[in-house]
Amino acid sequence: MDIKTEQSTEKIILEVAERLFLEKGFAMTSTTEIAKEVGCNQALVHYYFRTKDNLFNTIFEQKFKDFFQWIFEIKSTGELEFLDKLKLIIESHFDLLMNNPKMPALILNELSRKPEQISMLKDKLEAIPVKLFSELNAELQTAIAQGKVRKIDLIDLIVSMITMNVAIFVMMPVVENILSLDESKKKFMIQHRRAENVDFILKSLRP
Amino acid sequence: MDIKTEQSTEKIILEVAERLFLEKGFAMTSTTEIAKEVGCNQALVHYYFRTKDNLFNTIFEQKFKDFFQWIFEIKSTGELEFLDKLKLIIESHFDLLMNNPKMPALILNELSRKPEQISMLKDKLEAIPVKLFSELNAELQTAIAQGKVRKIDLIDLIVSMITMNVAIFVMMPVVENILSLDESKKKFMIQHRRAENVDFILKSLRP
DNA sequence: TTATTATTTAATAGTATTATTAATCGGATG
DNA sequence: CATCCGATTAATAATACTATTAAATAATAA
Repeated sequence: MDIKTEQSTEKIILEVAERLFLEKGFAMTSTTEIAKEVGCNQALVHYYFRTKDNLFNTIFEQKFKDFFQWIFEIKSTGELEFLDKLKLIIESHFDLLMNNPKMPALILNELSRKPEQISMLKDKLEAIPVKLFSELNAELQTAIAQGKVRKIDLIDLIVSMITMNVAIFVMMPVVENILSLDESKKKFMIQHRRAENVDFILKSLRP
Repeated sequence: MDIKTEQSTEKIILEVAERLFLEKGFAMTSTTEIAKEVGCNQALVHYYFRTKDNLFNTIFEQKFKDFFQWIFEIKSTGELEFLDKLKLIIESHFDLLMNNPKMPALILNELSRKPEQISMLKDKLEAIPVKLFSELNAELQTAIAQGKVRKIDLIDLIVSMITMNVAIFVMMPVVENILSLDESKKKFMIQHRRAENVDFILKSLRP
């Protein structure tokens, strides 16, 4: 038996469903199609997850949280200068996206078309800013006072960063097609953007 | 008779369909629903447009083109300095998006899930860069040579601009919900972003 | 008015989808 | 071996959707 065949059918369904939902979105992915790709009966998908909604939520609730909680990972950057720390933050955010390149589009789609699901995130989200935001903000204000950074609100800075990092991945499927990029060119372009985003943001912060 | 009732049924169908497609996407909008909102028989939608695909394409082919051809509108900026011209370009691009706030999401969705439609755009697109791109690039290089702008590739600059402008509108439905923004707060935030994007980009270009 | 054409509707074929149910299969346990 | 139970399937109900057709109605021209 194949090593990969060793997984339970339930796990395979989860994996296939995740891939298809990411590729084609919720509405365009049918449980029939999921079953076909898994190689099992369609009823089995419902046997394990009862409803399609359930299956979707099972997969993505955790992912959504992880995605919005990425900011918690920013610890142990210790005694770095604000700008060096910011560079790490931008890069780690970009890397998170790079490891889940299709998540932003899915989140933006599903959340804007099913606003119910947003409430689930709100709770998890409110906890984040208070602590870390104020810490980071203190560091930013210090850097500004020291003349190392131009005057800017932290929220604007964060929005700009998220904006630039997210956008490249949301736009990539279209850019990829229009410019007929192959896999290596695509990778190169993404790496280039990673550096360019850091550069662009840091340059914009010069006093 | 009402002034607005004066329009032909065909036009009403087009308007309703456009609104629904923008709100809910292609897959989640049914011809039945369109007909219901128009207040006519569902068969009538097919009478005028034969297929749902046809209806969608009729509405959006032109819009897609307009969207990508926005760059053509940048004429008559005459003898402005490069940075002033760039400011106008950023703002006009932002305004185009502001007038069609739901288009970016639709374009990104439909194009990434139906790559066939992209070929239609490719042709229209290839004509654009050659002429305007080289002109703009010449101006950028001059500005760099004069020490007014840091060294940067025009393509990176354009990508950064499109990125920042598009992203805010793509992300707005989610942000709006998470932060519970009302209409006026939303408008304020968008206007703020308009200024912030210009500022951010221009600041990043300082030598 | 009558004939002709355009618009609109009712009915329905055909298909796909979600979800449920009952039956079967195969392995574990006694 | 018998049986018990989770895993799986076949069959199908229920629904929704696209598209077509034929009939009805309204508008127009002759």
